[in-house]
Amino acid sequence: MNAIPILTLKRLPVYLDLLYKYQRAGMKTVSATRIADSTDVHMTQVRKDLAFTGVVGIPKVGHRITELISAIEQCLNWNDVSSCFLVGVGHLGKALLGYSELSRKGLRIIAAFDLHPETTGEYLHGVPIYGMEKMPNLLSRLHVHIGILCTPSEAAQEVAEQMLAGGVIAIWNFTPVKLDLPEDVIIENIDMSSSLAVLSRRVAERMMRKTS
Amino acid sequence: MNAIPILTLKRLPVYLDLLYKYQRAGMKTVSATRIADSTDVHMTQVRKDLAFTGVVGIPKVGHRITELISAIEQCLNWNDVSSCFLVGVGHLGKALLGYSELSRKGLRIIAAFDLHPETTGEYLHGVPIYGMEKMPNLLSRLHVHIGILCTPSEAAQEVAEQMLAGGVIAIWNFTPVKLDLPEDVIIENIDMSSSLAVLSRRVAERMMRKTS
DNA sequence: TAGATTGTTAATCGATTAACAATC
DNA sequence: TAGATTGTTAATCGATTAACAATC
Repeated sequence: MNAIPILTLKRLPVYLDLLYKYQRAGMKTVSATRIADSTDVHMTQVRKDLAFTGVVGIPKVGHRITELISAIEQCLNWNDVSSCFLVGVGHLGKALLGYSELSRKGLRIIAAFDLHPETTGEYLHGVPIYGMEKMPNLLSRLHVHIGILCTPSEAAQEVAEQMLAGGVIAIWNFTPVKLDLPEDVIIENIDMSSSLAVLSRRVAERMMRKTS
Repeated sequence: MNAIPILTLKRLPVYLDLLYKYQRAGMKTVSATRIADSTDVHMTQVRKDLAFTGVVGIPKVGHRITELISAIEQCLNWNDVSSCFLVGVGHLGKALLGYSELSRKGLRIIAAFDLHPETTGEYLHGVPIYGMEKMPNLLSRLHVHIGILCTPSEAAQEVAEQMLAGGVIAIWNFTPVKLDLPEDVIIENIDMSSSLAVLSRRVAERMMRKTS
């Protein structure tokens, strides 16, 4: 399992979505050029990215779509599904529980926890919701090591630490908090602020140019 | 208004959060070294990033925190608040409507639209929710040119086009759809799939290493 | 066969890190 | 003053793009 550049990893799901679309449209093969045209990624870049997945294409024809799809899925380990759990069943948490695509991306949420579950013992989108006090016990029993963090900011650090205590090795962090955890913990942040920063600046630049 | 590298822009909000924290703790000045230590960004990188904001520090002392904060806010145009609107009041949309930090980041949602508002004419977190049919009219009347897109995937492209027709210049896209729009439209995607790709791969690599 | 496409090697570009002089 | 810190210039690193040979 060789190292793949992070920026390549981030582009792979973009290609994947496109490939599913092509497949639905009945296409059998596709060229790197074609993928490049539809994704704003340079043709050569697409080739390099695909090379990382290990696929080999057919000169003059392109790549077999089914082959590409399974190569990318394998690369991302999206072909077999990992169990995970979610903490913080507010609006964002509920949105994620209802996000059915997740299972097509290798993640199945098998339990959710909340400090004050509206309906304890209930199910939401087929996922059981428990009170926080059940977490330590259940985590060790279920052997899940991926946690999704959707709590309010105030609780984020503490809950993250509880996750670790329960044996978690990776946290998908939807809070704006920079978690302070041992460096062997895998953390991926969904960072709205960074994205908004880029948006705001671009808008401001556009306005500037107009008025000047 | 000079160009700032995108990666610098994305780091600025991280520094900003930290600076607020220092300010609340009563500190007056801070060194780039200190910021670097708390953010996993290299010391020199922090210096360069701060230089882009135009602040000048004091040798042996560091940077005045209030000065840094307002320099960064100005850079991101987060000091004056832009109006925006939101389309798609599902769980994710509701989460954003309730995300009060937004106004501290230069964005105020002044209206929301949904195909089937549960409670039409109602307010959620102080924001009025309208039916989609009201959008064209209201957009031109309110002169908002930033739209937040939280619809289901199927509707994303069409709603985005309606946004443009209503005079929008920037779209903050929370759907996984790659919007196909004129290239002068400013688009920022919150891309969960890319983030999940990195997480999945890292977890898979970790597992590999353990079993081998 | 000729043209389109692949995959690789080399060149460019941009971002990060290192080195160091300037200074309160 | 000496030490800590700034800000800048040079060196490195990694990612993107260009060029081109190989091939169905």
